[in-house]
Amino acid sequence: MLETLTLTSGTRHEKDQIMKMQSKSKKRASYHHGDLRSQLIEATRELVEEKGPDNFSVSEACRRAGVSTAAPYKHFKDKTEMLREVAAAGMVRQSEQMMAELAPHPDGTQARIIALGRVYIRFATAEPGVFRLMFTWSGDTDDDQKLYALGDEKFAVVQMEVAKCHGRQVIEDEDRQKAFMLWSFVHGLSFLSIDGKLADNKMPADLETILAEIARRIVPEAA
Amino acid sequence: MLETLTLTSGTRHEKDQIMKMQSKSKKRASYHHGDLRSQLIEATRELVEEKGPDNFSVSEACRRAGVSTAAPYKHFKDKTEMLREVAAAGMVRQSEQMMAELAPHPDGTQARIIALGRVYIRFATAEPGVFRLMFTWSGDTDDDQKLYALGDEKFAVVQMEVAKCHGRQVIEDEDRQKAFMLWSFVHGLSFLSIDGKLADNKMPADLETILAEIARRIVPEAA
DNA sequence: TGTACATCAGTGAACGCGCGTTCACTGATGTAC
DNA sequence: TGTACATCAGTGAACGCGCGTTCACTGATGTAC
Repeated sequence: MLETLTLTSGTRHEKDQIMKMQSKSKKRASYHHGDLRSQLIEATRELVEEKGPDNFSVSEACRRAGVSTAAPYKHFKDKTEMLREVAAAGMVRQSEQMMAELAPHPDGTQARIIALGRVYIRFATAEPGVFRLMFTWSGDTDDDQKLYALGDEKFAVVQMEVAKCHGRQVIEDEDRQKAFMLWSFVHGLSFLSIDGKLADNKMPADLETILAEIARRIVPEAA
Repeated sequence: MLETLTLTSGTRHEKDQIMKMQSKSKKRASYHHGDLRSQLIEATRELVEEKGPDNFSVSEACRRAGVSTAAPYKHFKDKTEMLREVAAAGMVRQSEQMMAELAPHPDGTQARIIALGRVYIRFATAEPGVFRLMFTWSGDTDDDQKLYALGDEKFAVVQMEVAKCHGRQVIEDEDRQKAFMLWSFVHGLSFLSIDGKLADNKMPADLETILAEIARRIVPEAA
C-alpha cells in the first residue's frame, strides 16, 4: 500500500505515513480524509519548528499531510489562519504547563515565581518556532485580538503571583512593575537562548540558579 | 530629467532621486554609478526596517537604488552578504552609541550601567529591523563569526562595567552572572517593546525608572 | 433494506507573481604611449 | 594633447523555482423516503 504513493521526499513521508497508519489504521481510508484539519495544523506546527515561522509554506504542509494544495482552503481562510491556529494552540499549551508547574507550590512563595519563569524558558527552548510565532501577531484584526488576550491573561497570572508574594490579594502598581521586570527577564533569556547567543561563557550559572537569583532580587521572601 | 525615469513606485522613487541628486548633484552622472555598493547597503537597510529582515528582497533594493537586478552581484557574493553588511553596520552603530552614552559618567557608577541599558533599548526601538537582523546569524560561517565576535565584545564591555561597580579591574564569575542578568533584561524589554507587547498597562513606569530599578537591584551603588 | 439525492471534502490543473542568480553584452573610465 | 586599449561596472533578458490561491470537477458520505 505504501508503495503506491507518489509523493517525493522518501523518509520524511514514510514517517508521516506510519503516523497516519497508527492513528487511522490504514493509509487513507477513502477519498475523504476524516481528520484533515487537525492534521494540517500538526503539519504546520512541525514546519514552523523546522523552518521557522517565516519559512513555512502551505504547499509543504499539504505535501506532508498528503493532500493537494487546494485542500486546506476547505478548512482555513488562508495561510495566516493556519499559522494563527498553531500560535493559539501554543499559547494554550504554555498556559497548561504553567498551571501544572504552579500546582505543587503553596501560595505566596518565591517557588511559584520561579516555576513560572522555568516554564516560560522551557517552552521557548522546547518549541522555539512556535514561541517566535506567538509574538508575531500585531493584534490588528479581531482574530489577532483573541491571541493577544491569551497573552494578557498569562501576564495577569504573573502579576497576581507577585501580589500574593507581598501578601496582597489585589494587584498594585508595585506588583505590576515587578511582574514586568520578571517577564522582560525571562523573555530576554528565552530569545538569547534560542538565538544561540549563550554558547560560550555568557551564562555562567545553570538556569535554576539564575532564576532563583532573579526571583530573590525582585520578589521578597514569603512573609 | 526626472521625467525620463522608467521605474514604477512614484513618490518613493522620487525621494530616492532627490537624495541621489543631493549627494551626486545629478541623477546618474553616467553609465557607471560611482557609489553603488554603499547605496545598495543603504537601500537594504531601509527595506529591512520597512519590511523586516525576512521580507527583504534583492530585487526591491535594486529598484530603490535605480539599477538592474544583476548589478548587486558585481559588489556582493549573494543576498546574504548584503544583509550581513547591514547587520555589521548596525553592530558598529550600536557600539558607538554605547561609548558615547558611557562617556559623561565616571567609572564604577550605576549611571554607566543604566546608560548601556538605555542605548540597547533605544537602538532596538529606533531600528527594530536591523536589531532583529543582528540576532539572526548562526555563526556557522567565518563571516558570521566576525559578527558574532562583535556581539561578544559588547557583552565584555557590560561585564567590565559591572566589575568596576564592584571596585574590581578583573571580571569575576559574579560579574559575569550579573552582566548576563542585565543583558537578558534589556534584551527582553527590547523585544517586547518592538513586538508591540507593551501597549496597555503592562509597563507601569517609564523606561528610566525601570532601568534604574533594575540596576539598583542587580548592581550595588558605587563604593 | 434499498434507492435517490444533496452535501461537501477532496482533486489536479492552472493562474500570475516575485524571487535569486546567471549570461553575454555594452559603454564609460583610466592608463600607457 | 591625442589615441589605442584594457578594465570593469552596469545592462536587460532570461532561467527555473516555489509560492498562495482559484476553479470546475469528482466521488464518498449521510439522510429522506
